[in-house]
Amino acid sequence: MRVLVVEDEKRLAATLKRGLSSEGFAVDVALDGPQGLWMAREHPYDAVVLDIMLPGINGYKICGTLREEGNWMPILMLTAKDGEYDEAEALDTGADDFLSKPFSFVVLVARLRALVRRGVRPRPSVLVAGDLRLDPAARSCTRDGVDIALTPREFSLLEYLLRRAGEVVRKTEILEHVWDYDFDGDPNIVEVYAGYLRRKIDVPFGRHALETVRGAGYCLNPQGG
Amino acid sequence: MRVLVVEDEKRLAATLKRGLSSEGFAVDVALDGPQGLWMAREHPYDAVVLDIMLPGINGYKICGTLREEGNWMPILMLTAKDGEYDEAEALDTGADDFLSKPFSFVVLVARLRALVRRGVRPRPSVLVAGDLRLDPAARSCTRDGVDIALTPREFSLLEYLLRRAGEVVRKTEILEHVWDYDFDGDPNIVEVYAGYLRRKIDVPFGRHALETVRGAGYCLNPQGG
DNA sequence: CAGAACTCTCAGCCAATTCTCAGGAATTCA
DNA sequence: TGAATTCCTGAGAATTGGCTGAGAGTTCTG
Repeated sequence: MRVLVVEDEKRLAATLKRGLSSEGFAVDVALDGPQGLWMAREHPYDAVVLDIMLPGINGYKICGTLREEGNWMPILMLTAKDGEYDEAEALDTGADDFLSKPFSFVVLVARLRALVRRGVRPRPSVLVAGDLRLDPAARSCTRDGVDIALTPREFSLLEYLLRRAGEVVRKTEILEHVWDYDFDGDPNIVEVYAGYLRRKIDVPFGRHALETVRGAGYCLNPQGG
Repeated sequence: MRVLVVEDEKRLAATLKRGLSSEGFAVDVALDGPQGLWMAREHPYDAVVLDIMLPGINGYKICGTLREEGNWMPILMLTAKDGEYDEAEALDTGADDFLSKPFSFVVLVARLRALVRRGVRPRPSVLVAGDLRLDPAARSCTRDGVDIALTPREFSLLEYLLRRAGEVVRKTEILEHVWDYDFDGDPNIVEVYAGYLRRKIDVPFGRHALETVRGAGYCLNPQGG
C-alpha cells in the first residue's frame, strides 16, 4: 500500500513516515502544497494524508483540484482544531475522512486502513450544513451522526436545497429542478415535501434548517439552523 | 438535479434515462440536435450530457451556440473514439468535460456529479447604498451587516428605489413598477409602504435613506442617508 | 398477488401580508 | 394666520400564502 503524506511540519512528517512504514505502508512525503499536488497527480497512491495548512497551496485547494480532475484517490485530511478551518469544509471539498490534530497514531492507521479497503471508487463529495450531512453517491443522510432515511423525492429536494444553501430558492425553481419539467400537478407539492423533510431533518432535532421565506420560497440555513 | 441527455441512439438514451433517474436525477431526453438545443435554451438544467454525432445539428454546434448566447450550464460531451471527432475540439467549443464511448456508467455519474457540484451560477449583482445592501438573487437585505426581513412588496419597492438611487421617483412610477400596471386601488398605498420600509431600514438605525420630496415623490439616498 | 412504501391531490385552518380608510401632522401659499 | 395640499400612520378588514392531515393513486417488494 503506497501512501502520500503531505505535511510541512518536518518533525511530524518524519514521525509519520517512520510509523507508517513500520505498519507496512510505502510512504512518500511532500513538504509543501505544490509538491503534494504534483506527486498526487503523478502517482497512483492508495491513500493520501493531507494537512490543511500548507505553504503554497492549502489542503482544501489540493483536494478540490484533484477531485475536479477526476482523481478520486482516498484522502484523509488533518484538521487543526483552532476554528479557522473545519471538518465540514474538508468533507465539502471532497475529502473522504478527517482527523483533528492532535490525533492518536493508532487511530490514524485504523482510518487509513479503512480508507484503503474502500478503495478508489469515484466518490463525490458530501454536502454539509452544520451537522447535517448528505452524501449523494452513497445516498445517505445524517444529522448529529444519526442516520436519516429519506425517500428518493425527499433526498433530491434536500440535495438541491443544500447545493444552494444560504440562498432563497423559489418554489418554481425547486419544481423545475427536483420534479420533471413537464410536471403539471399542484405546485403545493413543494410545500408538502418541505413539510415531510422538516419532520425528518428538523423536528426530531429541535432545529430549523429549512426556513420558509414567505412570498419568496425556502432557504436552507448553511449552519444547519 | 435536472439533467438533459441529448442522444439519438434510442437504446442508449433510454438506458441513461433509467440509470440517471435511479441515481436521483430528474432526466429529460432529446433525440436530435435541434430538439436538444431548444430544450437547453428553454430550461435551466443543472447539467447536459451531449452526444457529438446527432441528426440535425451536431454536439459541437449546440455547445458553441449555447455558449455564444451566454448560457454556461455545465456540459459533458460524449465523444466516440473513431478519430473523426475529438476531445480537444469538444473542450474548445466550451464543453466542461468529455467522456469517450464506450464509457462506464459509474464514471459518467461521478463526472456528472463533479460538474453539478462545480456549478455555473454567475454571481448576481448586489444593490448597494452606503451600508444598505440588497441581493435580489438571494433575496436578502442587510444594513450594517444586520439582516432585515422584508415582505415581498417591501422588497420589490426597495429594489426599485435602489435601482434608481439618487433620482427622485414619482409615486405614479412606483405604482406602475412595483404594483400591477392595472392596479386601481388607493395610490396612498405607496405612502403606506414607504412608511413600512422606513420602520425597517431607517428608524432602527437612526438613518434617513428614504427621503420624501414633497410634491414630487421619493428619493433613496445613494449614501444610505 | 398483497402489503408496504412512496407520490401526489385536496380542502380547511391559521397567520402573514396587503390594502383601505380616516384622522392628524407637516408644508405651502395666499 | 388660516386654508389648502400633501404626507404619515394606526386600526382593522380582506386577501393570500403556507402548513397539515386524510386519503387516493402508483410503484416497489417479498
